Amino acid sequence: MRISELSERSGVSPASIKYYIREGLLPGGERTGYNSTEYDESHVGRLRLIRALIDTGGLTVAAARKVIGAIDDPGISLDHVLGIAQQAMPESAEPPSDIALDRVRAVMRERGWSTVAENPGITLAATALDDFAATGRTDLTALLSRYAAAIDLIAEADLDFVAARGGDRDQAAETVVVGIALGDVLLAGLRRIAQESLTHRRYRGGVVPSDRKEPS
Amino acid sequence: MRISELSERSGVSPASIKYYIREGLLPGGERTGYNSTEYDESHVGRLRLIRALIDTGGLTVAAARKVIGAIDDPGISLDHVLGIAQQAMPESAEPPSDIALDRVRAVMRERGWSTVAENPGITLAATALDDFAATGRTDLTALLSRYAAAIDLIAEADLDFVAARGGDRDQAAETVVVGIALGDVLLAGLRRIAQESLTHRRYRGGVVPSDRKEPS
DNA sequence: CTCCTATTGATACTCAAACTATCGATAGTT
DNA sequence: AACTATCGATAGTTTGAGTATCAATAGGAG
Repeated sequence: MRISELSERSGVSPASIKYYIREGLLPGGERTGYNSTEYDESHVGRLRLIRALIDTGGLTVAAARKVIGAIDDPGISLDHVLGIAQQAMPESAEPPSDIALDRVRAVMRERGWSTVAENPGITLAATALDDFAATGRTDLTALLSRYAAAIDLIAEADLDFVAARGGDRDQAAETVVVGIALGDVLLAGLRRIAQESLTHRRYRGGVVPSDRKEPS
Repeated sequence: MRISELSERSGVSPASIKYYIREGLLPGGERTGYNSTEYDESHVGRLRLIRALIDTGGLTVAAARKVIGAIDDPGISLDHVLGIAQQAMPESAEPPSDIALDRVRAVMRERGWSTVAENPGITLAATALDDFAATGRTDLTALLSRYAAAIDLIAEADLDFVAARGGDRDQAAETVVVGIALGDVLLAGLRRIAQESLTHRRYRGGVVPSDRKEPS
């Protein structure tokens, strides 16, 4: 198919398709002449992946290029794909404090988790703890433990999901990448729902009155 | 204190402080003359909150203004603050498909969750499901159920956390806001840790060999 | 065979977000 | 009296993510 058809099928403008090819997110089509190039189904699928990562997953184009590169490189093993995908997710600039790091390590011990030292989740979690602390909140220990317990269930579900889909390495790699990026979003969405629902259940008509003001 | 001291105490440049005041994220200090304005502790705390929301929570300046406005408006009840904070989080442009929405509603029924129709988590979760589907993954039902079960635990922990801190409305409102934004990040971090840890445990030396390629 | 439309890669332009720098006026400090 | 810091206003910068324009040209409609 030509670029105009690819554009229609994927919902991405021709100009953006060219841009993604320039940036190395999308492989170019097969040139069949000076002014004609053939694209196929794989390009449609890849474009959908790109948009999911960028639009919903919140990745930058540069980050998306990285993880897509990892999917495509057959020399990178599945758990390295996991690592690369994890590292590509939005990260913090400032390194976290040692206190926060210790707290994260404590909860890891509590749950029997062990990772390589540079797991980006560790700094990410520690940075969040620092920010909680900087805005005056303390006593996070209980919260952190309960979060970790719930996350254990989630990670088990994640692994089962990847395992269940089996398929070849490329498919599995894509599932890992999509699962990390979109899983975060899915979980955030469910958390909003549950928070509102449980709030209503707990405080129905009670502690929190005032239903006159509209939330904009 | 003057702006230079506020800058040092908070780690935010004077120019950025002025910018935040212009944008309505930070209340201006008390003017004490043509070229002197007094800032106090509350400005330091507010700046820390702003940086946490923007840098770690990933909010835009506009979104941060919204939630901070909700904290400051005493006419807005606590659970409306929750709603506003939820709505300020990064959202998707395209509305999700009805199929995805039905799936989300099904899991809500399963868990006994109920919310107002416009809960932003619903569209967020449904959008993520659509993207999963668009990139070829199906059979999400099992994953979704397990996620929801774990999220129930998390949301319970969230509410306990807010309740435990008690304090006045303003404090509680700030806790709600910080908790939503930073909680997502904290959970994402823990998930990365658990994913890596469980992957190693499951596939130790097995399914996934190849440790020659470095993840850059 | 000839005009028309689509396509190509390259380059340049646009747009928004989030700062950052400059400026003239001025006021307290030495 | 000179110096330095501050004020608000306005203008400029930087980065990310596309869009738009362009000359060359090839394949199809008539």
